Amino acid sequence: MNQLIYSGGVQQIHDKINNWYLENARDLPWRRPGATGWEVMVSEFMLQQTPVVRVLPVWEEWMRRWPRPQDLAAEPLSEALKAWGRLGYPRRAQRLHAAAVEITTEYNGQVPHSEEQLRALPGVGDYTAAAIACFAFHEPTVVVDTNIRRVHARLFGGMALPEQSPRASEFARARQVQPDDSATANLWNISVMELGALVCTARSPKCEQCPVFDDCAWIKAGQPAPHYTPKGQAWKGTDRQVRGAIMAILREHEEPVAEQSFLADLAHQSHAKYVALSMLESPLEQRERALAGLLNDGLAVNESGGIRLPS
DNA sequence: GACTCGTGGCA
DNA sequence: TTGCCAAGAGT
Repeated sequence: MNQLIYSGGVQQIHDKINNWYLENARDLPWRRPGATGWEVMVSEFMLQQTPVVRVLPVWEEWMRRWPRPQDLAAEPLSEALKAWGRLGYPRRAQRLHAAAVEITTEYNGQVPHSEEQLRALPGVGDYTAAAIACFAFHEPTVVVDTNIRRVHARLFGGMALPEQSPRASEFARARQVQPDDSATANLWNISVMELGALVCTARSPKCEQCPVFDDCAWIKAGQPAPHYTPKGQAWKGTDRQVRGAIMAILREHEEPVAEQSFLADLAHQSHAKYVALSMLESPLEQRERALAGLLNDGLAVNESGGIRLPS
């Protein structure tokens, strides 16, 4: 990597990847020139751990209903959770709603431009703060997401995959390979991310389409295999599965659902994607634990009439 | 640092 | 069919 940087080869890599982006980027609504900070922010929340194709229709609906932060802030949390639908990780909707309230009260309805102020909002971590500042407000931040980490690991590091958890050295490297010019750095962030999403993918990278094939340290090293095997995300029989089933029921009911019939409904719901809860070892115990978790997280409330979404 | 937290498509 | 994985954040 250092050899590339000091020899000036990095600038050619900037040009190759940025030009590739200008020719091959997807046309996404939150990337259009006039996109507002709020439009970018909502897209970033929805895109956390979620593919673009599933985000698109939900994002369109959210922007139609709530074109400004104060529009969402004026709604009860239950509306945000219902409109979130089956995107997954509903706590993102909860935090996005909370962030909209904070933007309304603390920033007069304007999404802050600075990375530091963005970072302080609920649900906004290092990545999302850098991404909003870069994509919406053209700040030359250092954006590091899973795509960028993978491209850097291969192109500069000669590795098949990045480390399992981000290291400080990765952020240092990302900063080092960043173009000096502000506008070029801005384009570089989205270009590397898009390259990782479309070409330098995790499983079967399309190296024959890659604009920096000739520069890639991983290719030069003979495409060595990963030095670890990622451990899969368990799903069947987990609390997460049951939490998802509970939220699916609550989204469909305006009135509180009595805990008794609620648990029965949960056991018999026919949604094809859920494994029959009778298969679980301790179904009742697990349902109760999952429900307790949701109540504790503020994603559901228990009132006299039963369980419902929080208002 | 290791875990938890949803969902659906695809190799 | 089943496991991997997708623009992470919070604890």
